[in-house]
Amino acid sequence: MTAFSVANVSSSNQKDYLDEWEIAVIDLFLNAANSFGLPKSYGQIYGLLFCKNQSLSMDEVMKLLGISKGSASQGLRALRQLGAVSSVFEPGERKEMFVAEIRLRKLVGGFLREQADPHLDKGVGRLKQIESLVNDLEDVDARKRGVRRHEILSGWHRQMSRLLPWVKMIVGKSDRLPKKNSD
Amino acid sequence: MTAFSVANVSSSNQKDYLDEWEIAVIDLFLNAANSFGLPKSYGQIYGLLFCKNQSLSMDEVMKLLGISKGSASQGLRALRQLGAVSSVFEPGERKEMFVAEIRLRKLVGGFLREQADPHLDKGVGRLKQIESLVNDLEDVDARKRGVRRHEILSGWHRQMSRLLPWVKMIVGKSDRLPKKNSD
DNA sequence: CACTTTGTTCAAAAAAACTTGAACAAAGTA
DNA sequence: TACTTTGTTCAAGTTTTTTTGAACAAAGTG
Repeated sequence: MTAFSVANVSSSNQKDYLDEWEIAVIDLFLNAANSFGLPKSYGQIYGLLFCKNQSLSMDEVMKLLGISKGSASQGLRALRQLGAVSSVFEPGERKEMFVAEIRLRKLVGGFLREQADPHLDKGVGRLKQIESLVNDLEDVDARKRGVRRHEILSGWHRQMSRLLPWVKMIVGKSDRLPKKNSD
Repeated sequence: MTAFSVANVSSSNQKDYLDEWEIAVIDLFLNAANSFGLPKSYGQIYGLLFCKNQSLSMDEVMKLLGISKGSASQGLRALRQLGAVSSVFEPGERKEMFVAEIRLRKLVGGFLREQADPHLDKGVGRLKQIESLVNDLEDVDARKRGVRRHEILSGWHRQMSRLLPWVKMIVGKSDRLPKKNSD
C-alpha cells in the first residue's frame, strides 16, 4: 500500500483545479446537455474531457467536477454509449481512462442513433396500433377522419426518416478544421 | 343566465369523451413532447387538437384531457408561440377557439425558431467569452490548448448554423400528402 | 352598474428527474 | 486467502420542473 505516493508519479500530471475558461466550457456543455434532454452532469463530464488534452480517470473527473461516484460512473457509461466518450487503458495504469470524442460527425451520429432512431422505430409500432384502432371505427365519417390523421402521421414519420441521413451527411462535411500546429 | 342551455346549441357539437384511437394519438404526442423537452401537457393538447376536425375551446381542452385551467392556458399559449396551434374566433362565439397546425414544415420551423435559434445566438456570446478567457492565459502551451478548443467549438457552431436551413428545406419538401377526399 | 363568461397569473403542491453514497462485485496483488 | 483498488448499482435524498386552483383582470351583457 502507498500511504504517500511520490507526488504525481502516475496518479496525475494534471492540475487539481480548473481554469476559468475550462469552467466556462464545462458550463457551455452543461447547458447544451440540458437542451438535448441529457442530465447536466453528462454535459459537465463531456465538457471537462473536451477541455483536456490527456485522458482522465473517473476519479479525476469526480474530483475536478465535485460530483459523486455514482454520477461519474453513470455519466461516463452513458457518454460512452452515445459515442461521445471513449475509454482507453493507458499502459501501466490500472484505471480506465477516458477521452472525449471531438468529431462533430461522430457526436451527432451517436446522438441520432441512440435517441432519434429508437423513437422512429417505436413510431412504426405506434402507427400500426393507431391504424388498427381507426379501422375498427363503425361510423364512416369518424373513420375517414381517423384514416386521414393516420396518413398525416405516417407522412411525418417518413419525412423524419428521410431527414436523418441528410443531417448526418451535412454535419459530416468539412469537420476538422485545417490543422493548426497546436495540441 | 342559462341554467340549462338547450343541449348543444353553441357549446359543443362534439362528444364529451375520446375515442381509443384519439387517446393513442394523444399519447403519441405526449411522448413526442417529452423527448423534445416540452411538458407532457403541451403534447396532450396538441395531440387532441390534431385529432379533431373542428376548433376547440380552452374549456373543451380542459374537460377532454382532464387537465387544469392553468395547464390549458399556459399550454395553449406556448403552442401558439411555437406556431403549433393557432386561435380563431368563430363567428358568434365568445370563446377563443384553437386548431392545430398540421404542416410539418411549419411545426419544425417554429420549433427551430423558438428553440434552436436562441441557443445558437447565445452561443455566439459564450464563444466570445471563452475566447477572451483563453487569451488571458499566461502559459503558452495552456493557451494553445485553449485556442484549439475554442476553434473547435467555433467550427461546430458554424456547422450547426449551416445545418438548420437545410433541415427546414428538406422537411418542407412534399409536405401535404396527395389529397384524399376526406376531411 | 351588477353579473356572467373567459382567460391569465402565480404561489404552493405534486411529480419527475437527477444526484448521492453506502453496499456490493470484480479483479489485481502479495 | 486477505487486502486493496476500481467500478457498478440502486434506494433514498435533493433539486428541478410541471401542474393545480384560487385570486384576479378584462370584456361582454342586460
